[in-house]
Order: sequence, then structure tokens, then C-alpha cells
Amino acid sequence: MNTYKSHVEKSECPIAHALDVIGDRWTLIIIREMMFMGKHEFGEFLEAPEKISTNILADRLKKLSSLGIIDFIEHPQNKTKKLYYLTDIGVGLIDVMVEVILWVDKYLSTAPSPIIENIKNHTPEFIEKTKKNIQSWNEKNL
Amino acid sequence: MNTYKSHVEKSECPIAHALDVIGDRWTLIIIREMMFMGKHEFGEFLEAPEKISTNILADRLKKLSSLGIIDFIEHPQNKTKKLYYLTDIGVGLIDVMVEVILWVDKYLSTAPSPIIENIKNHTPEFIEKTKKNIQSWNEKNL
DNA sequence: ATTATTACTTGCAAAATGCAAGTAGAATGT
DNA sequence: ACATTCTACTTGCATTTTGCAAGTAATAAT
Repeated sequence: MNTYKSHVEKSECPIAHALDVIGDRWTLIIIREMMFMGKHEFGEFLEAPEKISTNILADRLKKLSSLGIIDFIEHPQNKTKKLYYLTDIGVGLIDVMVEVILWVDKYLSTAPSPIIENIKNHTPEFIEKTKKNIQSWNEKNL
Repeated sequence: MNTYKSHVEKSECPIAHALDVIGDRWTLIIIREMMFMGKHEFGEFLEAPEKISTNILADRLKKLSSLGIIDFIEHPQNKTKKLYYLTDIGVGLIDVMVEVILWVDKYLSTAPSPIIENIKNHTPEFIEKTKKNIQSWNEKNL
């Protein structure tokens, strides 16, 4: 069974509404893997350095699917696999993700990183490129 | 005792780092109250519609203080009260908050709201005005 | 036919949360 | 002065969520 509650509260503020969706330890990690790492498979998500456990991963993929933030298709070569991908709603989170990255870099970051430097100095280009990567996968696979 | 873990993992990605800080159900609610509602007192945070419980609120205020995202002073008229306020790090979260609001509005929102319309149509002005409100409280009280 | 992959489930211990009640100190009322 | 009320927390305990390890069922590979 799913361990998350469905959204019941009426006329919530958008922040509270967002927290119903992404207000936990794992959801944004999964979205990060899909958005920036180009991952699509259950097994690939498990390889993320944060070591998400299989039950939580299964639960969050189910939740994100039911919310329409991700969707999936059967793997064309392997029936045991699903290919998860970000819907437009999921892709729309990129601006949130980028602002989070910039905030951490500006105020909390320790180690400097050339990847972050690039995001910082070419933010709109980075966003467009990321969207384009996602889109070209979609065109090839959906 | 605090119920949160301190940040141990080395060279984490910024998203994971952010989740250590704001990856729970309540932290951003508290920040929302401070940032947009101009609240500063423990008792005021308790009045938020999400009904945070006192132990969680105390825990998160402690955590946010220890991370330097908020700070507090004694209430000048009442020694039983503290006045919590956002530091620069906390104020820096405004861009994240606004992107979250815009994402929810664009993809998940149900009821239209004039406040959100304003944020959407005058985003930079809204951000500046919010920062100015915070700053003028600080000048008066710190 | 056997073994290995793969996505997911299950069971259980540990941690986080939610609720209600308590506490200590300062403010307020009489 | 004394009792009452406020206020920010703390505590105890039940419930929920998480984390870990071990399955399982279906497909794929050998």
C-alpha cells in the first residue's frame, strides 16, 4: 500500500500544496536523477549515491505517476522493465530545481564545482539544454 | 532532543544538500510564515492553517537557527518571547519559494487567486517588495 | 531446463511525527 | 503580595513513516 496521504485540505496555499508533493526526503532525488542524469529505470534510480531503498522508490514512483508528474512505458526490449519519464508537469519543476541549486551554492556550498559554475553563469542556457535533452529522449521513445 | 540528523555525507549534490535542510513537511511552512506573512513569534507560527505541533515547531526553529537560516532576539517588551527572523540565507530562499508557487499555480492549482496573479505578472517586483518588507522589519528591530 | 535479472513486495525494527498534557518563568490582574 | 494567565517550550506515548534485508513472480539469458 502507499504510505502517502492524498491531498485533502481545501484551498491550501501553493507552498503547502507543493509540500504534499515534494515535501519529503526522496521525491526530488528521483526527479533529479530523471531530469539531470537522464535515468529512466528503477534499477538506475537505485544506483543514486543517496541509496534509496526499493520500497520507498516504488512508493514514490507510484505517487509521482498518480500525480501526473511522471509517467512510464514498457521497455521495448525487456518486459520486466518500465521506462519512467517526466511529464510536462515534471519538466516544469526544472526552474524550482535550478533555484534550489543556486541557493545552496550561494549560501551553503562548500566545494566549488565547474558544473555549478556553468549553471550559475548560463542559467537560461542550462535550463534550455536540459529541456532539450529530455525532449529528444521523448521523441525517440514515446 | 532534536529529531533531525546532522549533515554528514561528504561532497553531496546541491539538491541532496538542500533536502537535508528543507526536505520535510514543515520547514518551508515556517519559512513561508516568516517570509510572506511577517510572523516572528512561536505563537504566531502555531496559528498557521496547517496546525504544526509545538514539538515539531520547536525542533525546526532550533534546526533552522543552528543552520543559520533564521536567528532570533529577545522580545523587547516581553522576556517570555523570542522574535525569530530570516537571515540573509533565509531571505535567499525567496527565489525558490516563488518558483515553487509558480510551478504549483501553472500545473497543479485549482482555485485562481488574485495574489498569485500578482506574483505571476510582477515576479521581480513581488520579490523586491517582499525583501523590502523583511529589511524594514530588521532595521526597526535588530 | 536452469540460472540470472528485474521490478517490486513483505516483515519487522527504528526513527519521525502528532497529540495531549505538563512545566517553568515571566506578565498581568486584584 | 498573591493568584492567575501567558508563553515557549518539553515530555510521554501512540501512530505513521522509513530503512533494511529477505523474499517473489515474471521475464531474459545461457
